[in-house]
Amino acid sequence: MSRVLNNVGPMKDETRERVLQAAAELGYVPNALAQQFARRRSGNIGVILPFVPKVHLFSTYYFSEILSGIGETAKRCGYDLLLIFREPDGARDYAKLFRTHKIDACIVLGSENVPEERSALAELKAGGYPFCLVNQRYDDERYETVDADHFAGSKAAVRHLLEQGKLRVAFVNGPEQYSNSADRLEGYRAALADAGISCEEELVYVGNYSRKSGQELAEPIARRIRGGGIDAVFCANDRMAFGLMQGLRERGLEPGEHYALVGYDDSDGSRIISPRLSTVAVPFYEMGSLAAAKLLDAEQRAQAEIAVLPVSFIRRETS
Amino acid sequence: MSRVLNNVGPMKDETRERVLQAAAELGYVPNALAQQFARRRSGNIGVILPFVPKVHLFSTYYFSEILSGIGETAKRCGYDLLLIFREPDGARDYAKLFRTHKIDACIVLGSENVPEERSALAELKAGGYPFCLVNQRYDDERYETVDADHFAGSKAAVRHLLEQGKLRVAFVNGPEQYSNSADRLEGYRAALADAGISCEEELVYVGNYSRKSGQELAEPIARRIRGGGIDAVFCANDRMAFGLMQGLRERGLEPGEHYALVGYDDSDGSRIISPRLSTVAVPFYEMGSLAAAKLLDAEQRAQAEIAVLPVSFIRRETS
DNA sequence: ACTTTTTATGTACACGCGTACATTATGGCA
DNA sequence: TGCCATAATGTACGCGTGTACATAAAAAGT
Repeated sequence: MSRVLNNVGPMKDETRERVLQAAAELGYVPNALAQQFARRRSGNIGVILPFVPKVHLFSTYYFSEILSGIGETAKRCGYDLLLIFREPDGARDYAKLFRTHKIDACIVLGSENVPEERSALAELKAGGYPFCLVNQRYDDERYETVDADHFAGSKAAVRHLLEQGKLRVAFVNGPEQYSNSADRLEGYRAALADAGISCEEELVYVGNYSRKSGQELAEPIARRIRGGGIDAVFCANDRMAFGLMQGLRERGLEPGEHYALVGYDDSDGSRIISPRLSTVAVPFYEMGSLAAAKLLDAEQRAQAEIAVLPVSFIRRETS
Repeated sequence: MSRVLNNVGPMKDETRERVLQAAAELGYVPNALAQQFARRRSGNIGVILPFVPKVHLFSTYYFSEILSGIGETAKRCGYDLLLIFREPDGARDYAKLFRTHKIDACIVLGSENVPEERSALAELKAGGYPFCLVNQRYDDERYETVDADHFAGSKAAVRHLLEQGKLRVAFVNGPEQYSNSADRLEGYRAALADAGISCEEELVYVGNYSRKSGQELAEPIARRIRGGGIDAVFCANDRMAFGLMQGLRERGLEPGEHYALVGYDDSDGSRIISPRLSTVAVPFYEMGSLAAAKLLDAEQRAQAEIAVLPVSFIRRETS
């Protein structure tokens, strides 16, 4: 029985047929629990998500896309998805998931460079457990990672603004515990450097990727726009751009008119807002899909540790 | 060992301590696979999602919220979340998930009234497997369900429009295979009836809950607005409202000025768009949480089969 | 002190599959 | 026909828990 289903060892076609037919008649389905136990593999791939009850700290768009990508590949490889919400109180015993054999591999979303997280990941690596980070790098540790080229994306966005004659480009970045924040800052600086413009630190603002944090920066930025110190803003994600746009609008400043604006993520909102937001498209679906493939797909596993997928600037109406 | 951890049977405190300490020293962690096998329970609750690769047929907001709600309650009850993407080719053998013991209970999201789905759910019920629908009712079958009061929500939205003096209210509904579409249509009709206005069938349009479908209705609706046949539109979700708003804007018609507009879902977008969209807030998080509680929580299980949660109209700038 | 009840611990087996190994059929070849 | 190699099938055991039952220790009652 086990042999026919798993096609192990030689056997007569006729025997296989007979067994299969008998199984069908009896309505036999293998007990996944027993299989997992006997194989000592759960067949589950864990996806670790930030715990955000009723609060959209991260773009839901972001996670839906990545999850879909992971799900598609996992299904193709015969794995199921086990969703794991990170504990709110900072307990991040990812390794325990492996020690209890709940998962065979895991993908960490929304990883951030803080001590608890670093030690949790180090423990995974030390245990030899297969895992993959998405959209976060730790430069001092070589973890399996799928990232996007946020340096190039930011550089392209800022270069575009400069090409529009906007030479006073402000930058609203996200928190530094995310490597992609640092990447974007570098991209911003590189674009300025290429244009022979010195990067002024007072033009770099920091939010927390939430809409609210963008809105809260409207006051100081509005002042600078009016004073001629800023003629364009590049936001590290769309949500902050939305908040900023709203805050500036309340102060009588319109994007595309009084200032140029570029966001990041190509989220749903960037298309429905008006004027439509220029932004940078990130292949979240593909990133999720690749992360899963790296863990599950034998062919992919030989690839380089850190995959960096290309992004693309999308010009719309705010720039 | 098993007894101390599961606290079964009487035992001396000192013995418990000794065992626990020994376990700690040896770094023992129970093998979840063996536990599941021995208990013949997976400890997983399945969440069935529509398969939407790279296409946002449903609002991602909707699913993120529900998932978070389910996750919170599942964790509280000691269950894990197994994500199951519905097969694209119409194969919906939900019962197999139970027969293989992959899941102990399941929550069906995005269920739709089509034959394959009906038979899949009937099989679940026949097998006595615990499951819960969210946001979809089948009136001829009494399935465990968590729904929202879309009748009341729609009625409130339309009544609001009527109170604004908008007496020619068009309705852009979703596909009829969703019970909440029917609910909203009834709410729309009831509001009109209460105001003594007859419901004209040509004012009822049908989209598919996508932004595109809303946009595609802009042409006929624009004509009627110009002709005075429509002075307000109620859309069955925000996404269609966004599309419609965009389509009408391209035709020179502004919400809040040439026509009033109300959406549904209170999605993120409704707050970032301008003018900000009047809409109906649905407690998605609570719905997910309740659905999980109904399946997992012993106390909740005695509740009525169909829970209907309240919604609330939110007036913003488009009405 | 002895029995009876209660409490605590020891022990063995079942759960349902995968798989290594033993056994038996089959076919090729001299 | 006999012999060996190979293909096919039969068989038994292990995986690591939970748990029913047996046994031993402690407590309570006479």
